[in-house]
Amino acid sequence: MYALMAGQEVCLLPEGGTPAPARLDEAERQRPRWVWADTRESYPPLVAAGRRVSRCHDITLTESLLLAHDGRYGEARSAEAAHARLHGLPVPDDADGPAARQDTLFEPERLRLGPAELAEVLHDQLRRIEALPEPGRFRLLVAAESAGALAAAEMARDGMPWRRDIHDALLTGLLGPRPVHGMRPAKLQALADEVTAAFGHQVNPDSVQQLVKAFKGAGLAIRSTRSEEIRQLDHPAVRPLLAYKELARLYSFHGWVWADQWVREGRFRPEYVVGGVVSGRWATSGGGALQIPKVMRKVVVADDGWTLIVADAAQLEPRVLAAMAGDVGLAGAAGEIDLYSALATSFGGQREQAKLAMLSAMYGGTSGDAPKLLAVMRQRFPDAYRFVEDAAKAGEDGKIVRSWLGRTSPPPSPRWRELVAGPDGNRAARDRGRFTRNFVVQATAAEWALAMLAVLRGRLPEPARLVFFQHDEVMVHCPLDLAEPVRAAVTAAAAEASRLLFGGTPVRFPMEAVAVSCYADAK
DNA sequence: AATTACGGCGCC
DNA sequence: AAAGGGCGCCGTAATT
Repeated sequence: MYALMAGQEVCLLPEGGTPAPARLDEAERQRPRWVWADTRESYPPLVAAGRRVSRCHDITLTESLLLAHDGRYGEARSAEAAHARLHGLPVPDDADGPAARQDTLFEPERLRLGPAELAEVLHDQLRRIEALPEPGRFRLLVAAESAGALAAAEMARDGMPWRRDIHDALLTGLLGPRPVHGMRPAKLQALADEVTAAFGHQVNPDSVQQLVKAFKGAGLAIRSTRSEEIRQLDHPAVRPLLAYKELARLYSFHGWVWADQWVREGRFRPEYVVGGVVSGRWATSGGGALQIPKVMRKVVVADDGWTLIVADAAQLEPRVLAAMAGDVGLAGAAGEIDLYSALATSFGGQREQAKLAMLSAMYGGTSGDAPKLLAVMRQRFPDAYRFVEDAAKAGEDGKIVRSWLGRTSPPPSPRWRELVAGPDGNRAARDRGRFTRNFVVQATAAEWALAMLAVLRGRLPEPARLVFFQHDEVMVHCPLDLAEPVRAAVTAAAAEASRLLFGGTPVRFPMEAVAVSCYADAK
């Protein structure tokens, strides 16, 4: 049973029938799959009112996946656009595109689809999905993507526990007391002064130009001011400069100003963007939730009487590669908890060598020992090797590639085609090859994680809450006495995701969940 | 004054 | 000769 939400209107949509008006409560009792143009618009008000729904079909996210599968990149993906295309009408720009934001004052009110039109678009999408070569997989992708949108809205509401008092103490300890606006914190200023003293003249450590010039004046030519390069130098400014860089980033990215903006009522509430990365990983539109530095983890503390269940999938990407490629040898190693240790004997007994070989295969690495290790991989794990090589070759040839469930890479840009035809053509081709090589693995890993999240969300006992999701890691906040059931739910969700994507693969996807009161204790 | 591009670095 | 994928966000510098 589908239930439609078009603006304020709610309708029930029986299989093959037409939408009939209904009340929200009445519709929800049928446990329907909710259909709406955009979860980001329709769901937050429900969540704010204390409601949750179990599943949905997000028209916009689905349209985006379908267009991409068709090799159509950059076309408007809103429900209104999908409806317009269906009827050969002029297609409106996406409302959230940067171009559409200009002149909003004079733009006409955004066209909204009514229930009948929304149903039309839904049926069109379902029909297009059935026409795909792997409709079952794509249906799973659409369901997982839509469930992700629900989870993202809920997490934005629930938020990750964030102790401002601990945060403030951490910042004060590292930087000195919070400064008045426009000033550097005391310890940061002291380091900047040390840098200046070391050069014998005023140097702003935030300025790349000034640093390059200052080091040049000291007889040290540098190509960049990256920490790794600065670290190699023999100069009294090096120590305070490196310390400055580290603390300055903490201050500006996750300092007091950031907390004022993003932490309220003891919760950090980031804005996730589902499908924000072409590979299907989530992005964030503010708050930098996916870049929280590890030193900040001690600030994330469960409420009294509650606990944090933290879990991440171990070595997800090589396992996904093993499962996708159907590589028997690699799948054997991926049947172990530590995949890299299991591979070590194949790579001269060194775990690190095995890890580097796998990463090089998935990222297209070629430096250092990579060529040698890749040659070993080609021999020992030919199916996995060929799988990523084929993806790279497709990218170099300007073709699109797809994830396991059918998420599709963007086609090359016209600019890329120009470059490939030009003098640096090989370079451009190889760059894209690395992208498509990585895409097939990263996108499928994202699918596994999304499926796991969707299953876990459905299995959490009340009042446990998902509070964080980062590529291959989840965090649940729950009362202490639910720690075991939640841990079990995580394990079960990982197993179910593996089954949903890969059926009876011998590859294991270990996902161990630990109960901690503080995030910093999770690893 | 406001916007855009770049270097750098945090996370996976 | 060497060449690793994906992001977001800051401050500075360049551009309008």
